[in-house]
Amino acid sequence: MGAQAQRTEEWADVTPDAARRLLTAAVEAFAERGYHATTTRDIAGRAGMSPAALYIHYRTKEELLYRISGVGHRLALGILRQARDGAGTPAERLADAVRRFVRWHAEHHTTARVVQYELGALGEEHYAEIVALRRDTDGAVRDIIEDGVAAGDFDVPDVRGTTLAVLSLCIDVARWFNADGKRSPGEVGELYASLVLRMVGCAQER
Amino acid sequence: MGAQAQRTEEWADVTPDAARRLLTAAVEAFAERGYHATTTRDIAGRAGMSPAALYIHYRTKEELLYRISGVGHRLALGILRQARDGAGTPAERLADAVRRFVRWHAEHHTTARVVQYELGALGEEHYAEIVALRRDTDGAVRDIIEDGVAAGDFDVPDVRGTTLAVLSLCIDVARWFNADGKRSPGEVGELYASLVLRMVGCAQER
DNA sequence: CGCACCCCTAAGCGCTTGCTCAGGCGCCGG
DNA sequence: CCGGCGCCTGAGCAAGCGCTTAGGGGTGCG
Repeated sequence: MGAQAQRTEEWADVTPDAARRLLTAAVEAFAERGYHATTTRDIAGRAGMSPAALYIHYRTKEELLYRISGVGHRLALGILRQARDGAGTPAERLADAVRRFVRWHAEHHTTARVVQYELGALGEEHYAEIVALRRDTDGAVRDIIEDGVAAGDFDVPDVRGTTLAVLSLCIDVARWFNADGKRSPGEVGELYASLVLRMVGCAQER
Repeated sequence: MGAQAQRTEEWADVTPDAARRLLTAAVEAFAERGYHATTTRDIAGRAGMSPAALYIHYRTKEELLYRISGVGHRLALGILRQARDGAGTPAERLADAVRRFVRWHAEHHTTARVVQYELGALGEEHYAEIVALRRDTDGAVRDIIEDGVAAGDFDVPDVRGTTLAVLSLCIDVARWFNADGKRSPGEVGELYASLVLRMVGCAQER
């Protein structure tokens, strides 16, 4: 599946078509140059429209970022919650969470880069809303680790610190991952799952 | 030591005084808002000067970023090389490297944030120069891990991938670290050193 | 004392930015 | 065939951007 097909799938429920094209154009541009270095003319140009067309579908440039950030954060949170609430031992659920979370960050590294590294450009209220989602994200991972500690499967002296480190490790994949590189998203996910299991001192390490 | 004293110490060899004040003002502003969202008027204002004063000491706004990036990267590289070339077992040297690298990223998280997350705003030539420094940084960490594998102290199936993950983990400290938080830079360094030792499957894990 | 030098400012230039607005094209039901 | 409406464009506005220029004041050397 090419990047183009991936992107239209990812934002399939955004209508009308022009609004979606603008949104995916914004994701591309924000990921490449950063929010502040991207002009509304650039976004409109990538979507094949005039600059004014943007404002028929979105009130401001910041709203574009907010929409992208919201969808991305809810998606990421969904992945982690699904893994947390799944079946299996804590180790299996943690590995599953990391595998899928990392895989998403690698596969959709354009979107993920915007989601994870451009939230500082959000307006105050929007920022607060997104930060709340991020707290939930942290909570989901912490839940799994606490389960493992309670079951005696993990050896984690500092649960909060380790949770932070695990999430930080996974998120940063969006920064360095290169689609042209040697590693596939699946491979990175696998490697990271094993690394994280080691970080939590998992006894029966796979 | 306050943030102010820290900053003047960090850039002690920048002269004249006005040039240093502008540089530290730029570090603050870039770290807070990002390079592209920072105006030359803001930088000059923080340094207590008029906008024009900036151009007596630096040719462009980008040169400020380049200078900051260069100093920061050379400093970070120095920390890792010193640890690599030090005495002790590979495990001790790796722990030392992580401890000090992370501690620097936490203590100087303002500078580190600019160094690690704003390099995309550099001009083409300057960018290439900085990327070379980053390759060396990667090499220093890889050297230590390879030593540990060769000595049979580490169990690392994927050396390049693990090196990348270790560096990524440490670098990302600059993004989330908060000086007002509960954790001190030293504590984070200690925690991360132990996590990294686990990641490389170190046998006599402290 | 005079003058050259360094460091600085006030003013502003040319350009780009986010965003607006009046109007036009095409598809729709009647 | 017509009229309304959803979607889009060309032109452009006010504000802010990076950066330049002409000139002033303090300091130290001859």
